[in-house]
Amino acid sequence: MARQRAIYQRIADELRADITAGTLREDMRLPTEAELAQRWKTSRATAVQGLKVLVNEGLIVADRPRGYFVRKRRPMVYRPQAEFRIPEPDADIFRQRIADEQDSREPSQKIEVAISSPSKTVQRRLHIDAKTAVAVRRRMRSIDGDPFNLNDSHVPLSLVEGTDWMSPEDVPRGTNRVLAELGYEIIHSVDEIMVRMPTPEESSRLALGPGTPVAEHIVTGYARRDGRETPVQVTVNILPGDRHVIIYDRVREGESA
Amino acid sequence: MARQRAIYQRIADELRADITAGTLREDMRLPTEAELAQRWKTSRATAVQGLKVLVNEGLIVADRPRGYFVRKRRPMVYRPQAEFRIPEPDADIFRQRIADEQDSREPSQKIEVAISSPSKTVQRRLHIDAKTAVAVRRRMRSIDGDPFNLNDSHVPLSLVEGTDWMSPEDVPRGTNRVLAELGYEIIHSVDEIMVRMPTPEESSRLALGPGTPVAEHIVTGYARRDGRETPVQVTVNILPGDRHVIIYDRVREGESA
DNA sequence: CATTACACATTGACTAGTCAATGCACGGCC
DNA sequence: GGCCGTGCATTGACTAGTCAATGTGTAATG
Repeated sequence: MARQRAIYQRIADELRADITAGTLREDMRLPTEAELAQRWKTSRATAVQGLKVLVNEGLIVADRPRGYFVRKRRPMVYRPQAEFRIPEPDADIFRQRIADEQDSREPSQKIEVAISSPSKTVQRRLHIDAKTAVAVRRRMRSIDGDPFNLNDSHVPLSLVEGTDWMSPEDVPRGTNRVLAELGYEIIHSVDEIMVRMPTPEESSRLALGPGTPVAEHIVTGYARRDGRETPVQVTVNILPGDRHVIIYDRVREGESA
Repeated sequence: MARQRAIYQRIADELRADITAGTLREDMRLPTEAELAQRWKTSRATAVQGLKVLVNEGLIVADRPRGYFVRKRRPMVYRPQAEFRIPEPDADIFRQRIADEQDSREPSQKIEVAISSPSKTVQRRLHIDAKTAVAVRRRMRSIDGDPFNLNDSHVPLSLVEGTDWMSPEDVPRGTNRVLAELGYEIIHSVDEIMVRMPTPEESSRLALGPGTPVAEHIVTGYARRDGRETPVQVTVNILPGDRHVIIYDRVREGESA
């Protein structure tokens, strides 16, 4: 016979079942630690251990000292491909959101531009070494004050020095348009998506609860120079798992997709 | 002045810094709970709490009773688009892997075919209700005995009843080819990618350590019937975050991408 | 009536232990 | 030399508490 399942596991199992079955619905309050301890005839520490399991699964949050609550998940649509379709890439996600849902919440973004030495990630993708300076355009996009993604674009400094690309303001025609005007039109992109737990820095910048994974979406943009495809821009997006669905459209015709 | 950071947080911070700085490398052993407790002049429970933080971040694993070890992350390439390019979609990921790395480890898959009532997820995407039976083709793909993804395809039963699609064996020419032969060639797909923590069932089926998020990759395939695009197949892939990078290629030409 | 002060319930951090399960190294035995 | 048993270090589960921080509702106060 299989070994007895631990008490804290059984507590977690029962509560999880209640959540998936709908007995416990979004935003509803869970029993307190003390109540659970009593009901299962165990110590508070064990009840806490059970609750922590669900916290780490991203199913509940502790709102101290009000209690534990079932977490709500309202993902918004994120379409990497949109930037190839609509003139103003930057505005797109917001439009998407506003189109999808009627609620006209306040979108906002904070832009920061810096010059720095490229990280390993950027070096490899731009085919440059650590000594080649890059311009970095960091954006944090929020809705109603709630941050919902981080977006850092990296371009070799020599390509964009002194241009609008480096303006720490919104560029209405889009930074990709700026690159195109400079002779670096992005004609091909490679998207990489990795899934992991956030670093503490990401966690605090995005105000993530524990148990919230992120998708790291890296877009390498290639332009044609001297008849060859050359990488010109690497954009790293950090998307909280509880706030996004990433969508791609693929068609068979044309061998692309 | 900001409130004092908790001891367990500081323990986690220090160890995390050692890992990202490379002082603690992959597969290296961490100090024991007792050592940490002593070094920080605290109780074992607090040291454990600090280690748990890193476990839940997916940075370390506890291998009882040998100790805690820095986790290794060896993602393999996953290309959803490949199935539109190479005749045998099923074989592709394996080929990819074998091409990328020389190590010829043993790929294998377990296939199961069932008839069932569609889940909400499938209903919505196939435009059917719970009363319409679907054929489900479940695959678990492994390398060297290590499971690395789950892949469940759903098709309305009426389309594939009695065909090769329902054979619980590998279909060398690919199940999408079978669909095409039946007059349901998939000409358009929509990919959705969601990021979340695994359910306990996924966790055990894929042998996931704690702190490992998954990507849920849902592909809805559309075929042309009577001049209209109709959804014919929904495939749900569960990809462990520590074992995958999802890659998409996008080109500007042809308005697709 | 409105505003403030306070008690309370609840989670967060922590202490100081106990007992169980289990790889692993080492010593003894054939 | 090879096999086996045993002890040990280490993590897993758990007990039974303490003190601190903090929203919330209630009671006291002007």
